[in-house]
Parts: sequence; C-alpha cells; structure tokens
Amino acid sequence: MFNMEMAEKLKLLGDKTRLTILGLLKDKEWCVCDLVEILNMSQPGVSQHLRKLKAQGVVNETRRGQWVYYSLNVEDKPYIQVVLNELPDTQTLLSLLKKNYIEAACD
Amino acid sequence: MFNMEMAEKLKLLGDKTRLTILGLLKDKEWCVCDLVEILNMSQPGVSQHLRKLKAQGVVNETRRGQWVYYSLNVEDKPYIQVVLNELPDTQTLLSLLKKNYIEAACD
DNA sequence: AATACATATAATTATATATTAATGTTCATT
DNA sequence: AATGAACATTAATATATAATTATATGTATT
Repeated sequence: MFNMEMAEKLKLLGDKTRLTILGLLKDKEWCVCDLVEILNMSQPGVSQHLRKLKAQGVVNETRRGQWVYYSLNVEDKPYIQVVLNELPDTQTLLSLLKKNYIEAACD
Repeated sequence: MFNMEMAEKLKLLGDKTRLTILGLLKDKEWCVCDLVEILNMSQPGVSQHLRKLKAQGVVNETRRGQWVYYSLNVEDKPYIQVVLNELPDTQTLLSLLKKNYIEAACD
C-alpha cells in the first residue's frame, strides 16, 4: 500500500538506539563488538538493530576475519541524510554515552 | 536523553495513517469528519493520530463552529518538509484511497 | 433546556516492536 | 579436529503502539 514503504523507513529511524548507531557510523565504520561496548547493551540486541538497518539498505556489512564491520550506505537517501545531519557527531556521542553509562552505574 | 526527541519525531512520522494525513494537509486544511471519511476509519482513531501530531507541533488545530480543522505547521521543521516532499499529493492520494476502499469493499 | 452533530477521552483488545536468554554458525588459533 | 571469540538467529517474554467500542464534552439549533 502507498506510504507504507516510507512509513517503514521512518519507523526504522524512529528508535534511539538505531539513531545512535547511525550517528556513530557517520564518522567511521565499527564492528559489532565495538558497538556492544559503546552502547552498553547485549550483543544480540545490537545485532537485531543492525539487521533491521541492513534490511532496509541503510548500512553495509563487511566481514573482515573474525569481525563484521558496519558502515553507512545513505548516498542515495536524501531524507536519511537530513536526519543524520541533525544528530550529534561521534565525539559528542561518545562522551554523552560515557557520561550516561557512569550515571547509570552510580544508581 | 540524547537522540530521544529526534527518535520521537521520527516515530511520529513512521506511521502510514499519519503520513497520509500529512500528505492530505499539504494541499489544504481538513476537519476531522473529512479525514474520517477519506481514510475510511473510525473517528476516535483519526482523533488519536491528530492528537499525536498536534502534541509534537506538526499540525495546528482550529475550531470553527462545530468543526475542528487541522492544518500543517512545518515551516520550522526542515526534516519533516523533506519527508512531505516524498509523499504523493492530495489528488493522487485521494484516488488511491478511493481505489483502495473499493477493493476492500469487494472482498 | 432538549436534541443532534462533531470531536475528544477512556478503556479494552489486538498487534507490532523491543529485549533477553539460549543456541547455532563462522572464522582463527592451536 | 578441538577450542575460543565474534556474530547471527531463534524463541520467549515484556512493552509499546494502534484500532475499536463505549462514553463524555462541547457547540449549534430548536
């Protein structure tokens, strides 16, 4: 049905974790284990989100030895680029995540 | 938390019905009863979606007599404008919806 | 003030999505 | 080929979102 594909794509972006992953990937590619550590969540959880992002072609997957690296694939997706522009860059993101992690650990 | 507001906004747009409503509003304002008929769904259902759109400031509400009219409010929201540009215009939307309605009625 | 119509809100049910735990697969190392 | 590490997939559960029904509010008309 009409508007369905667009809704699916936006739903994909309408998730805090996935936005954070995309924000991180703006800067460089990351392997799953990196993301697990940075996001401080379970490996299957991260994999699920990556799977969805990949299913809609927003990220690329590259196996290199033991590791699987993910990178952005948004050259042909203007409306996603616009969203990414609004996201904090990797450095900001990393320090925010760290801060957040520390706060959570203090509870 | 960071990325949360953005995720909320995108989640708002990640719904077929709401996208269709926004597509219709691109052309002109509509009252709730119009939308109920056009979308062929329950009035409370439409009201719920409009409430969410209004809560995030994407639409304006104006009461005129017995009727409440909704209109777009996206001048200051570039990333929403980009999405709206991708949506079919009102005429296309209306004929698609009509077609869809007829097909559904034939089942 | 009684009625009718347009809309909103509340409560319920149905459905979709996210999270977690358990298991399977692939690759590297020995 | 056996072990360990990185990742994927599956299944189970929890949570969030959507749709519906029932009910309430608000406005216009008589």
